[in-house]
Amino acid sequence: MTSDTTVRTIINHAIGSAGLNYGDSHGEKEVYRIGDLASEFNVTLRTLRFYEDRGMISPQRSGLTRLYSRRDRARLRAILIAKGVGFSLVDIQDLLEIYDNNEQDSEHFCVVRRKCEAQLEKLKLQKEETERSIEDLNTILFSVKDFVKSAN
Amino acid sequence: MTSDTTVRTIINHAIGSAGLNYGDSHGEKEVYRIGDLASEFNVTLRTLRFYEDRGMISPQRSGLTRLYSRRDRARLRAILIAKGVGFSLVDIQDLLEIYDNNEQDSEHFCVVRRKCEAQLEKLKLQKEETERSIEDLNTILFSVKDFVKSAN
DNA sequence: TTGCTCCTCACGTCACGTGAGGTGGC
DNA sequence: TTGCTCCTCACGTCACGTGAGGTGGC
Repeated sequence: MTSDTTVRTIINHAIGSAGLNYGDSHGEKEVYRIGDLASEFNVTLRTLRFYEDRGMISPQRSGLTRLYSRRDRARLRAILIAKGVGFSLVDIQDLLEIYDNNEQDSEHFCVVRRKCEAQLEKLKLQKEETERSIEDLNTILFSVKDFVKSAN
Repeated sequence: MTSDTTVRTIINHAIGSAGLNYGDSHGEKEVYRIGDLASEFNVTLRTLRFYEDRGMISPQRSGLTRLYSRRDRARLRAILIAKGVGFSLVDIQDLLEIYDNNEQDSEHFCVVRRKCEAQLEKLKLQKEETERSIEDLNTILFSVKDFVKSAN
């Protein structure tokens, strides 16, 4: 079992369980142009070029035109899933590095696990903050409404 | 009833009802230095200078040193409350403009009301997105844990 | 020739953070 | 003289958005 399939297994498991819908109809195509991936994953061309600038995806070139492989596409999917749960691009680069260096030992899995747990805590805090903001804004809204009523 | 006390009434009502704790022990001081307000409201000096650059607060000067009045302080409080419920600084500037121009008619209150309602919808969406992210990340975390277990 | 898709700079956005280098009054 | 607090630039951050100006193949 190569490291590639290992990570792929986890990602697919995660995708399947979470019901994340990043087009999994793999089969036909072997090579994609930037516009293909952009429309498939609903991101802009600028985003894909930006990730390339940061060294997160490195498509081949035909002249100046970028050509993305299936692996590039899988990589993009992984990036977008991670982004979707709130990881920063720096975090994602760290995760990709573990992937790239074939560091699939339990020590590195713990790193991944801890990163996930830390991110989960962040999200929970964020949710609480949003809930408080909703309450506060509702209170303010009632004040405004009351005021308008009593003014009429 | 001046427009000033009108807005002040609403803000105080909102502050009181929401239990927002932006120090309301007004009384003693008449003039504040930048460091006073920064520590009282727990923001940086940079933040206060930034708001000034944007024309949101305009303290007087004694030489180069900024001197904030009670009204500046009340204004800062209002800004931070609005920021706390997620309004952008552009939105807040719009709200302050209504305040500054004494536009306290029901038409402008409707503008404020609509802005609040729109922001409330944003917050609710944001909460839902965060909840989804939490679910997704939990699923991924379980996958990672399962994998580590089955690898041992 | 016209469209479409691709390309490379490079500045703009948002709300400040973070120095660098300097001043004023106790 | 030393500390403390204040000051003004001005570049950096984050994840791209948004043109400007140009190319390549049907």
